[in-house]
Amino acid sequence: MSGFPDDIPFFDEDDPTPPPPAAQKPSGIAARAMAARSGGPDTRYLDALNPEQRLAVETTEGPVLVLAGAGTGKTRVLTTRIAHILASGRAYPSQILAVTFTNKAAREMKMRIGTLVGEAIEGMPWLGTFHSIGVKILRKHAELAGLKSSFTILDTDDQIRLMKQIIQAEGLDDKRWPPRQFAQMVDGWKNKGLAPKDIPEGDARAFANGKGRELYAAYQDRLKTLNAVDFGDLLCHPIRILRDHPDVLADYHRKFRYILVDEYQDTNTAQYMWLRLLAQRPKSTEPVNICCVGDDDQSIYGWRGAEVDNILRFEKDFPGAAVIRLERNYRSTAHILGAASHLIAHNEGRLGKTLFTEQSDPDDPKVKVHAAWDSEEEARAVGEEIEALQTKGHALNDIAILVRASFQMREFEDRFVTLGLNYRVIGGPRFYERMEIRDAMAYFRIVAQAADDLAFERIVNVPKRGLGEASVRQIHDVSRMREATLLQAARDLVGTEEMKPKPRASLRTLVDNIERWQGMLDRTPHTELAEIILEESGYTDMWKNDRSAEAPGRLENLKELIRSMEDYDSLRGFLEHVALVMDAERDEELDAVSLMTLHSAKGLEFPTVFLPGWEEGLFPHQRALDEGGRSGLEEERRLAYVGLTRAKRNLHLWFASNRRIHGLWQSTIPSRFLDELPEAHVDVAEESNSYGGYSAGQPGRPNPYGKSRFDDQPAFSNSYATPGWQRAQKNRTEATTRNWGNRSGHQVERIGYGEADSGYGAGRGSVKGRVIEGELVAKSVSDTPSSFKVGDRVFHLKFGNGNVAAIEGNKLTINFDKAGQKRVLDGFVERV
DNA sequence: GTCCGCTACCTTTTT
DNA sequence: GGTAGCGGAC
Repeated sequence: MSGFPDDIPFFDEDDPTPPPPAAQKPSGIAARAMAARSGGPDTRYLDALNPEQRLAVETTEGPVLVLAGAGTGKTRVLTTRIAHILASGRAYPSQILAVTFTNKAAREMKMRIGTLVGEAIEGMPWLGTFHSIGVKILRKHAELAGLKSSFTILDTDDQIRLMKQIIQAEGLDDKRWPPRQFAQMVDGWKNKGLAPKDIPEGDARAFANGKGRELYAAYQDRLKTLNAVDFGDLLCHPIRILRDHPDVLADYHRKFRYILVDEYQDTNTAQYMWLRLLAQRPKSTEPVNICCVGDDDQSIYGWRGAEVDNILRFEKDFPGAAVIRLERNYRSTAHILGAASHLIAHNEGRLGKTLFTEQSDPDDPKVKVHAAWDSEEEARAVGEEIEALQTKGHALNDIAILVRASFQMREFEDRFVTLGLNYRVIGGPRFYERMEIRDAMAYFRIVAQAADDLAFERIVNVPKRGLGEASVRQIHDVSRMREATLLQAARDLVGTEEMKPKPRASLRTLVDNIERWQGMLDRTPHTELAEIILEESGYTDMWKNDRSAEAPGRLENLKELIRSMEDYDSLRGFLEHVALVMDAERDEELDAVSLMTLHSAKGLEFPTVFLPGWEEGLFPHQRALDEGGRSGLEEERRLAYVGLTRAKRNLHLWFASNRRIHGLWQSTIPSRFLDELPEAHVDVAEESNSYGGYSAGQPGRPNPYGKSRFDDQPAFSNSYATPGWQRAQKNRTEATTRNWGNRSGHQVERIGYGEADSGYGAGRGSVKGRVIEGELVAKSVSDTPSSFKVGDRVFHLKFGNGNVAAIEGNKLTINFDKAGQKRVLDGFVERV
């Protein structure tokens, strides 16, 4: 989403002089750092390290793999290593390539290196995300990829809209072949570095009756004409450039003396290829100074193309590599580490690390496992516990709730709202993804880069100005005929009689406006221009006249957008920033509980952590099991490991016996991961309102640990047919029975809560109203028509006799004689 | 051209 | 049960 002038200098911040031999005196930061130590070398920064960390920092030459367990000081090692390379005069800042995955990580590294070296570093031009460095390379060599250096970066939304156009242009039905799905396929290919001609036949055939390859090629063509790239291209184009142009590659080889990679376990194939190209010097015996830092146990992004194998294979890829393990943990208590280590040990195919701590205190609390009747009670109990902590003076900022899936957040939010407890959701819809922001940005884009057709399309009728589908089609036709941009086509069209007077007039106003704004681009301060655009286009008015609840917030966001533009010195600079840096900072002032998914919690830590929803089907997620088999399960287990290791001191795991899944209440069984925790470090909470123990047959006690009850499944190819699943089903029945046995006792308590709690129990009846309308079964929803007929007399284990009133797939609506009307799965009733 | 109601979805997410 | 996105009605 950004335009860039062709003449922008890319390497101006780089040192133009040839690289110094290590002994020679460097300039810039390194020189300052060296100058600072008048006597012997000032290596005080090394004193803060433990022996392993120090080894990782001082092994500067040759390939190094640092296996850094959770909380072992990974970032410290990375930043100190860079500081060390600089301070010892081994390289200029511009000769170090340091890649991260997120902007946040890059920012943090920059800051910490700055602190170590004693000055803010302006001079680390090659520290950034894979994507931002990709942009940099691509802008410099755009013509080698058939682009102009002013290319635009499309985000996912633009990408999907473009795909839609292409699918329709091919005469295909976009219902049958959803653009979103195709975008995902293309993403997958790009993650593997595959061009249209490289994709496997099977893949090509899988979409649109074998048209997958053509569509992909058409999409790439279209991008080229638009002078645009998507996120995947930011990796793929540089790879192709480096591979096809040895002279260019050689330049970068000369340039980068040290390469550092953060979170190496998350790299995908394309990123791996990119790194290999830059790191390997085929015709030289010169050692490759590449240092990858990562933790195979925290690889949780396989589903988006990350290859754990990259880290597992490192020693083969880089012969003679030093492998350094960081296992000394500074974050968590021995109980938490014990639990996490024991859990992760159930995974195969890991490099193997065991975290330990030297700070052990007999007072440390064990990991607590809690049972709740259902997800509402889970939220309520966690809320109470947090209130209790707050009363004791615990800061809410020190507390986090980490969920497997974002729908779980709702109940906690609801609960916190009623309690008046401050909370913040991390990782929700991002600022720059909001509609109003994207609209405004589209206006800025079309002004900054007139060829940005996608931007033009987005705003042509926002606010509504009577330019609907018909008008847009006309513009498109002209644009195709004349091979002109949409804006040019629109300009031409208003000069003819082709449009009806009304749309023509409003299109003329729009085009006039855009051209006027373009004329102002270089003469008007960009924040001022931005305000003018939003004002004159009628965009601000649109929201001012909107009476919906969100409108004021949207206006506020627009103001915030303008405010944030002040940090950049031009509209173009701002657009470039936004294309890549899609995050907004959080409000640090507020004392609030953090609520987020396990995925977004990676890298964070909190004194107190709640992990709700440890149930089969949710965590591990059924879909991970179905689609990922054994490796899917292992990734879920790593996710559990990530969750556990976020906690510093207090760790609470929860599971509920009943949860609403796709609208139906289902009975659930505790997660197998609970069985995989070591008894020695875990306490099962015996709350007054607890609903029985979590382990089949041993209420209140964990299973003897070691082998999980699911462990000896050969494979999960069809998880429902495996002995493990059968057993799970059996256990499930036992658990359910037990829960039902307990039920009435809890119901009383529940009703007490229920009265105070708005609408609690309403619609689900009173005492008998805690309806379990199904159970965690494989086919909770199925297209297979039920064998029942309307009017059939049936029997249900819990609800008794009734008549089938309606059938929807395998879901039956039954009028029970005593329990009233319920919807249940057909597997739970039998004909009588 | 716009609005509303129905249907199909429903894991995780960065750039 | 909640929502997004599409198609039909005005």
